[in-house]
Amino acid sequence: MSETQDPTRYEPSEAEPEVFARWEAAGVFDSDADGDPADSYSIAIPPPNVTGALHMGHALNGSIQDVLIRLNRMRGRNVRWTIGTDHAGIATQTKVEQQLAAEGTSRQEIGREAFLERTQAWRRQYGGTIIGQFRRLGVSAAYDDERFTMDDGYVRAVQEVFVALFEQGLIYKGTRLVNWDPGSRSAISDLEVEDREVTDKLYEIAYPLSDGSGDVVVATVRPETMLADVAVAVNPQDERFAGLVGRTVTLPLVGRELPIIGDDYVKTDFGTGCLKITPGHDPNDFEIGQRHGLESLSCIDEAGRITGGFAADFEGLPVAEAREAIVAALRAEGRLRGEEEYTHTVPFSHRSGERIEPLLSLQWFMRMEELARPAIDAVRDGRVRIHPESQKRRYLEWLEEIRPWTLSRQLWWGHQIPVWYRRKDGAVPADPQEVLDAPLDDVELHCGLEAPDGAGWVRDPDVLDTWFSSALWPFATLGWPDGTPELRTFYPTSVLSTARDILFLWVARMVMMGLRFAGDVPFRDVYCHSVIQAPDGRRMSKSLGTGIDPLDLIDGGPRPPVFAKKPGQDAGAFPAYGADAVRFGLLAMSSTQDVRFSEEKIAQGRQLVTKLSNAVRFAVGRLAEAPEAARAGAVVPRDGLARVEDRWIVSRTERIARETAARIDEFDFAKAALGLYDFVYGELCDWYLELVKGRDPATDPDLARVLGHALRRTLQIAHPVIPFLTEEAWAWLGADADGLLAASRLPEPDDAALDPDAEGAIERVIAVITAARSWRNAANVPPGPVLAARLEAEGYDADLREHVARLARLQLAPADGDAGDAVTIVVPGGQLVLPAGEHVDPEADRARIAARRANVEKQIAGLEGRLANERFVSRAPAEVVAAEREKLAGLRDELASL
RNA sequence: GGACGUAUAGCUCAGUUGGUUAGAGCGCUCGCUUCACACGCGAGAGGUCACUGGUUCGAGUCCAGUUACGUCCACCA
Repeated sequence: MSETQDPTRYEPSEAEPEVFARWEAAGVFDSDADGDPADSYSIAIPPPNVTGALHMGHALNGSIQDVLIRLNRMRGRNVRWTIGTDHAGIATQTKVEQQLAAEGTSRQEIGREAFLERTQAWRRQYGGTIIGQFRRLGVSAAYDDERFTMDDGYVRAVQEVFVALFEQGLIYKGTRLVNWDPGSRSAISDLEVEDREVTDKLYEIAYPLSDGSGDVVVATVRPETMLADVAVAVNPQDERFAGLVGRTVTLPLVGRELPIIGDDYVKTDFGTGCLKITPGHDPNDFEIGQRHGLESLSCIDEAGRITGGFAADFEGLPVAEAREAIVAALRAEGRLRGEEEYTHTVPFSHRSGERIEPLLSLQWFMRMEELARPAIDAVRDGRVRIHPESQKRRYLEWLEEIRPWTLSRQLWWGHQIPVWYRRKDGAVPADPQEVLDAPLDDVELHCGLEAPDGAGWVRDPDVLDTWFSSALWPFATLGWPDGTPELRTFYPTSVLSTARDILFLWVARMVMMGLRFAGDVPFRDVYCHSVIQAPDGRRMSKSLGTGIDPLDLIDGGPRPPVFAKKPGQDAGAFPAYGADAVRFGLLAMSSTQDVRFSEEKIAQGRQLVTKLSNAVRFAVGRLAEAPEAARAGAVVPRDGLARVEDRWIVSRTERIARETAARIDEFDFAKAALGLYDFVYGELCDWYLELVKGRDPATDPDLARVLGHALRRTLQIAHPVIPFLTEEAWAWLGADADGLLAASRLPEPDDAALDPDAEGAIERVIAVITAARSWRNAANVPPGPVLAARLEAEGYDADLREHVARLARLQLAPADGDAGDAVTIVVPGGQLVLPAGEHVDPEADRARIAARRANVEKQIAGLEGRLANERFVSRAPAEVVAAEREKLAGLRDELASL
């Protein structure tokens, strides 16, 4: 039971880092930048945030990509896997600001330049964490050529793209209602917003008609925005309010006259049927305002405080306090007509978690339709293939209804927008902010790679949405806009693997930018992998106590609370499963569906690793006894191996190699991993190694050749999934005379290795041995004693009989026609007969026979019934009917022998 | 409010274009100092395939509906 203290066991935690160092020292991960593009296979890793630590999603995606990369490297492709990190504007800036706050200062205090230096320093110190973690996982990427989305070259690529899009008229500045995140004090894009359910109060407020003839009652959950109301709207179809349109109301607390307008947007069956219109703080109202030519007022500023000077009592109050104060004031004036609990969805910032405040502001936007069209076509016509199909549909639907992208972010850490402003009147204010604050009409604007000549130019302080630079990742990392050898050789990349949550945020934008600027799609295949949930089905998250650190699985560490048997109980610690086991487990769990994390699958991976290492140890022992010539000799299956089990394992190995590669090519990683497990356990170890234990390597040259061949081939095909153990075992086998396994070349498929006859023969042997063992168990006969028996069946030559005798522990005598008292067991081709003896009691076997007979009779009855059915015989395909007839005949034979 | 997905053994999941005795791993039971491996070896038990109806000679598989759960998209105050 002990997890340690076994000197013979392979210990991944000790071996793996050493193996990784071997790969790096040998330059296995290097690629040839001048290779033929037709031979290249490349992947650009989704760059993790510099602030990040490896989480389950990274570990899964890293494993997936590494499987693809390693398989194709061993196929002889010129492989490049670009790795690096993303500068992650908001996340990184937040970290550094927290650090500054802890020191009692702030970014405003130290200024932009110092802040950026500080952030770069932070990145140098902490930014490499996740890359190191990828190495521990075994990720075989181009570490010598690591990229960062704010490298000098990358900055140039971003600026170049921005300037081009600006000049093409796709990037523009405008005042729009944006998703203002009070947490990061920046606008964010629609895609960074998440809806959450919230219970608010729905208030009904009476706005008096200006002529004193009554009230119009509006319903709102945001009474504080009434200060910026510009109209009241009703549905023109609504009879209750016929005649109101065109009249005016007086805005309570403020006194402004508001027109009553008619707009179909207003639902007659919701609220009061009257809607207050606040274009400055509500996206719907903004659109209605546009339709009716209404002006947009703002009563909330970027800090989330009341502004605008509409009502002095509330000026400067934070939104939440203002709401209460305004409700109180309305109540005092008798204008509050109702309030009720109301549950609805409200936008929150994905990053800061704060409630989005829709605000009018001057931002940079990008028109998307013109870029979206080619990106739609590329997927429609299959230049980019998205797996699975369901994600392709989502991709297309999103692009077809694409909306403008809010590009600017009010941050300092990021790609600063390459735009400069200067006052048209030539004035050069002492404070550059005055230039920025001036109305757009009063300034001239320069967009370019360099600051313009002349005095008075002030650069736009905003930076670009991080996803703008990420969208260039596949080609900017290869040196674009320069026509580098890397770009020629490795673009387009082969595959992009990602979780589907960034299909729009990132994948679609890469396709658009790649087509526009790099002249081709950025990748041929997009694989959307599953999201791994906590064992209880919730999201994996640190704060929920459901997150698992992959490193804790690899080298041992605490289990998160969600693993506790009872709430509050200590969940104990993970054993050090090793990177191979974690990779295997994650791949085995993976799917295109969301899946729950299962520690058992990781344990299964560990078992495979241990099993395979023991199998190799066994083989090494056998090989050591073999003559030198046999050990060195490569197997050539077609030269006719004498032993059927040799031909069988050579054939089976060839098949599993093909199947595994095909499954990986189809992105079916779970089947690939589990198929390897089944092969190693169910064929290689359970049968081949057992079958050859009766042979003497010293006098049997085929044994060493085939054993060595089978294990080397197995190590090769398993290598993409469990690279560490396979590499280590490759060395045990002495195979590293030819170099490292990771750099070895997979043989081409070889039909001469396939041997259906041998496969059939060993199948029969397995069936007989299994039947004999099963009988022993059922009859309570101990496994040790060798029993006398006769194998009265077709299709078993001397070799096969020898295998049966040894592994089923039988003394096989020739069939002698003796029909004396005996136990008979049905096997393929006939029966196994055990004459009555010390352990064999035919009398006691009667019950088993009777049960079997009943079962067979039942099946026969069923089949007879079916075959007697005229409609079945006439309508079912001939081969199905024939198969049923054959089965019936077989069962009748069996019944007769019982 | 729309769209999509998932319900199969105690648990996590497979199940090809419908073909009749529904599989795996883990867990469970029984047996085993079998000379690579107890993270082992051998043998078992365990499922009316969520529910209802339909198509078909035949349905876990196809169709319709119901229920439960999940994900994404969406501007009802």
